[in-house]
Amino acid sequence: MPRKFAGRQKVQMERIAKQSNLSACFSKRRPNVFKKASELSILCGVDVAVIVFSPNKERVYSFRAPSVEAVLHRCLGQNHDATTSSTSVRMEELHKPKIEHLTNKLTNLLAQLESKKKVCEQLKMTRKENQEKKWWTAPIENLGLEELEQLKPIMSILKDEIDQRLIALA
Amino acid sequence: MPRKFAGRQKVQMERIAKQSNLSACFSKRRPNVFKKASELSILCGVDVAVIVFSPNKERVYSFRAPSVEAVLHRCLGQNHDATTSSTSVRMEELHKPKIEHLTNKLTNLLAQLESKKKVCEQLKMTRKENQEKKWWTAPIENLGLEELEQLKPIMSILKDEIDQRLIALA
DNA sequence: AACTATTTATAAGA
DNA sequence: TTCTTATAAATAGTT
Repeated sequence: MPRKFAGRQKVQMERIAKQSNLSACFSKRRPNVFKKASELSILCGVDVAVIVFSPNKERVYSFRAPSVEAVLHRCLGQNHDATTSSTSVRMEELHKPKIEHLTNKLTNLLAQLESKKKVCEQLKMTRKENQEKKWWTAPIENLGLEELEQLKPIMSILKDEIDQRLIALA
Repeated sequence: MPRKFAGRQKVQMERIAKQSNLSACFSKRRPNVFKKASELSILCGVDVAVIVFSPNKERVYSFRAPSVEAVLHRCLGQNHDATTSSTSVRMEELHKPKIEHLTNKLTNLLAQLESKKKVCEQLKMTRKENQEKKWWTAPIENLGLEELEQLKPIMSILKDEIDQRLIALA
């Protein structure tokens, strides 16, 4: 009997033209990028972070391995290790305030981001209520808000990194 | 004649015990994680960032697609598009100072990081010169410095993200 | 969402 | 490390 179809075809590395095919490809491939990153992290015991924006930029998918929880647990579990010397404590004391300062700065950035998001949302509402709809302005208004949303997971990952350094030194 | 060997074997998802095997696995797999991320970016036209720490944490590999250069070029090339309306300009003016503020904050963080790095290096030198060598303190001293190094590419990626938003609104 | 022929990735071995 | 090869895994096109 004849084969039903040709199976997987080699594909040119260029942006997929057809929107439906593009969406399908993204849905199939994105989890595999995370999976590959996860495998690398587990097999080789390394830290990995992946950030992927959706095609329409409405969403951001982010992945961290090992998870913050795993790192925390690892650090707490190792608290009884007496490998830390008194001389090293001096180094810790030296590091701590500065790293805490960095963490605070980042927290402030996140707070400002939240604040800006609210301002944008308010503006968007007001415009919608008070003026004639102009469809071509909407995307630009959304842009600012969405972009801020997109930055959040990246900042979170960065903040987690710094938090982990604090834990490691504690 | 009998086959020479069995070929690829299924492997348990757990940390590889043998150091040489782990290194080999990392060397083979890391580029493929980047490749998969790159393919996703090209095929689906999405932004992707990947950060991978080396097993010994001495290095950080980071990957961005599309590159900052590509985004810049794209933005400059589209400058002649008249899709931006006067109403949208008002939104831009509104966004710009705040995003610039965020960018400045990040620049300051990077500067502080550089400064802290220098302080650490100086301390490390002084200690080496003035006191008896204690091999077990060395890793702890290095830790602070290396961790700061590791944060740099992550901060760069974050800063690039914000820079791109500035360009997009310009 | 499920299927399947093929391509791609890769664990072992050399 | 680099190359080889058998097999596992991913996936493009179809249903």
